Amino acid sequence: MNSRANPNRGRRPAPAEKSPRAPATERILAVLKSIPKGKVAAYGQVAALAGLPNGARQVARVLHSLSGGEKLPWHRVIGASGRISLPGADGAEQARRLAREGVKVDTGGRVDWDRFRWRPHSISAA
DNA sequence: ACTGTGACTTTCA
DNA sequence: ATGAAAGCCACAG
Repeated sequence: MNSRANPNRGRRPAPAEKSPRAPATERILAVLKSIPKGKVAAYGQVAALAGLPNGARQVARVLHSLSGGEKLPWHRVIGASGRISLPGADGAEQARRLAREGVKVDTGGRVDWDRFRWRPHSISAA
């Protein structure tokens, strides 16, 4: 019963619904939500936990796209240098939110990793 | 399919 | 310390 021209040849059954977000993006968001309050994580760290060992930029891009979804603790993500990477007024707001959670942000947006770095069990940090 | 984007990260000077 | 350049990867148009 198989006709010679099989339309579904090799093609995976496309998802019934269009993806609201790409899979990698979903993982990034999942990790983002997993960041405990009062802690901060680097883009590269979040990316690594999301399955993208070098996807720091993807995290940044996703976050930028989400800009407005205040449901997510986007303000808990900072640069690897322990510095807030978000320029402009949004960066000031990020520092404000962190301070409200107990994270001391130095003038210029520096954060003490040793005190506020998020350490998930999956990654034994030094 | 190709190109551009991006709140990064690391390294070299 | 400061700055520039390259490397990086996934998504959107």
